[in-house]
Parts: sequence; structure tokens; C-alpha cells
Amino acid sequence: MQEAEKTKIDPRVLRTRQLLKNALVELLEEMEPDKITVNRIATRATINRVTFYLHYRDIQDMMDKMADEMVVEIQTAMTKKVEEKKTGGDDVILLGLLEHIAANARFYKVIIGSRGLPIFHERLRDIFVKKINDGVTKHLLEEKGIQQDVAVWFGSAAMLGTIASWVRNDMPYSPQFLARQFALLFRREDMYETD
Amino acid sequence: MQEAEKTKIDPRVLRTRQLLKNALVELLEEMEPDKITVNRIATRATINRVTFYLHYRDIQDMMDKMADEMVVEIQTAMTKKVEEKKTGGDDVILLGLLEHIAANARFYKVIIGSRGLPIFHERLRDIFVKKINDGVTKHLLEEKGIQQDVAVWFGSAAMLGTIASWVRNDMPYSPQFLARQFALLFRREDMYETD
DNA sequence: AGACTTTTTTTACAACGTGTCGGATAATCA
DNA sequence: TGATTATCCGACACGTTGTAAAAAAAGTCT
Repeated sequence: MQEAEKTKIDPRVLRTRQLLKNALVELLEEMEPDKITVNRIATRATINRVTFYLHYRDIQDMMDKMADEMVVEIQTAMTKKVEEKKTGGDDVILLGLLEHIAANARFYKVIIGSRGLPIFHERLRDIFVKKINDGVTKHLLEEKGIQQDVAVWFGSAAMLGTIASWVRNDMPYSPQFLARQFALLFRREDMYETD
Repeated sequence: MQEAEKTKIDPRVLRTRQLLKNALVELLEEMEPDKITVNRIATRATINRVTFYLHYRDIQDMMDKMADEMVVEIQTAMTKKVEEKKTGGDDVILLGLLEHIAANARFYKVIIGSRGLPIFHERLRDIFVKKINDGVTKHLLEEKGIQQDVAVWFGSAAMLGTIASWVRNDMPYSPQFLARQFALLFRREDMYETD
């Protein structure tokens, strides 16, 4: 996860923040979130503990800001893909997202796959809610007697959860394949039994 | 969430644990999980802090045990419903689950709806994975070129997430209605656009 | 290069949370 | 009632937190 800023920032703060973020990700790979302290993060980052507080109020604040950055990167990853591949059969936006996640697998495995880190889940959920909301065809829902909000809950949760499982299982399928699977799943047929 | 035990337990430990669990739920309603300390739990429960450690190793351990109890209660809630209502059109097991959640709304709102508490999410996910795994019709998946594990990820995540949103939004629909919605959603028609 | 600015480091501090003693007190059991 | 068990109380060592002031280091600018 890189930091994208317009105004030139002192390379020292850039370096420090990157070291801190890398350290946090490393620690999340190694231990449960509640075992992670400012002390550990700073030590791992070879940064003085006091310096941490010059950048973040606390660990929660640090994660909030990282989640913000994640959202921005995802947005750009999704829109960029649309510009490149004008056509593609399946959902191009989704493909862009999946490729972005695959490219940053280490990061996403930690913040999505491992337990904890609900902030990141929330942000991702918001993204999917928006996306699903646009894709939902309201008239078809009414015909079938399905509430729109329920359909949005359903679709966004399915998307987020499927991707989470995909990441958790070390991405056994390519982004292209998974995007295709989504297309099939959302196109729907009878594939679940009622009981 | 009650404690169900066979061997007769000293009423004092029963009382203490119940007070501690109630206190935890109360605190979760009031503040972020990371602000909750053993100190606060004990004080709120009008229990000595040392006594806490006579029952749980730490807060995480307490939540783990509460999650275990939750799983047991959900299991019984689902199987009981099957015995009562032999038939019911929609998914009876699911209906039993939703009614159980509605009956313990305060608890589930806190552990599912609010941020944090990934343990409970994990346990619930496991339950749904099992349930979906049984309900999946494999031959239909093969016909459509859908991987079974992907379908299970998708279905269980959709279920868990929909219920979570339902709880988060203070259950605007009755368990019966939501169960019906699930039936419709899993029966599927075209209701999402690909792009 | 040197002067100026900003960041990082160092050391220190008080407040709080954690987990664990041993012994006193109170509730439960038989 | 006497024995057992749970809870309470005071206390301890240790780690974490967040903040402060001043020195040292790194970056910026002309």
C-alpha cells in the first residue's frame, strides 16, 4: 500500500510511515491483532515509539488511515481497468478489483483474510454496496417480490465474503476465472436447494 | 445467552458468569471493543477483578467461550424448529435460526452488528458453510461451470452478511419474511446486471 | 556550502491495565 | 453444623500508553 499525495512531502515522513505500515502488516501476519502494540510496531519498524505518535493518534487511527488509502487505491484500480479494457464480456470493474487484490495479496490476506480488522471489512462492504446498488435491476426484484435492500445486502455480502474466502485460501483461482464465476453466480440458475 | 450445563454447578459461579457476560454485552453496546478492559467488565458486573480470572484467562478467552455457547444455542434452535414445524414451505432450519436471533436481538446486534468480534463471525460462518454445503446441488453447478467451493463461499457469505445487515438495521423484517426472501434469492432469477 | 526548518530521537514521567499472589470473608453443600 | 468452595481484598511486578522538553539528525532553500 503506497501513499499517494500531491503536495511534496518530506521524504522522512514518507519513509517513516511506510516503515510503520510495513511493520504493522508484518506483525499482523505473525500474531493476533490484540497482541500488537505501538511498542512492537515501532520496534519492528526501527522507529522510535514517540515518532509513531507524531503520525497516528493510536493503532486504531493508523488502521483507519490505511483503510482510507485502501479505498482510494481500489477506486483507481477499478476505474483504470475500465479505461484500459473497453470491453471484456464480464464485469470489467470487478476484474480490475480482483487483479488489484491479487497484486497486493500479502496486504489483503492480512487485512481481509485473518481475523480482526473490521474497519477494512466495513470500507470494502461500503464499496460493494454502492456497486451492487447500481447493478440491481429494480423491476425484476419487484416482480419476484424481493426487497431491494435485502437484495443489496445479499449481493454485497456475497461479493465481499467470496473475495475474502478467495484471499484466505491463497487465491486458488485467477482473477479472470473468479470474475467469470461471479458473472455466472449473479446470472443465476437453480443451484441451491430450499431445504 | 444462557449457560446450559448438565452437572449441577455452584449457583455462585453461574451468577458470576452471567453478570460478567451481561456486563460485556452492555459495554459492547456503549464503546468500541478495544476500549473494554477486564477492569471495566468486572466493575460493571459488580464483581471483583480477580474473580474474572477465576473464570476466564482473558477477554479473548471469555469471548471464545461465549461463541461456543452461541453455536450450541443456534444448533438447538435450528433443530428444535425442525421438530416443531414438520413442514413450512420455506427453509425451516433457517426460520428457526432467524427467530432465535430475533429473540436474542440485543446480544446479536452487539456481536454481529457492531464492528469487531470476529470470533463470532467466524463461528457463524462455519455454521453457514456447513449448511450451504449440504444444500448445494452439485450437478447443477457443473452444468453451469461453477466451482463448488466458490458457490459455497458465495452462499454462506451472502447468508451471514444478509443476516448481519438485517440485525444491524434493527430487523426491519420479520423472520418469516426474511426466510421467504432467502428462498427467493436462492431460487434465483436475473436480478443483477453484469455491468 | 551554510543557514533555516522540520523530523526524529532520547530520556523521562504519570496513569492505567494485566496477571498473579496469599489470606480473609462469605456463600453453598452434605 | 462443619467442611468445602467461591468470592473478595490488598498488594505486587511488569508492560503499555500518551505526553513533554530538549538534543540530534535529515531535509530544504538560496
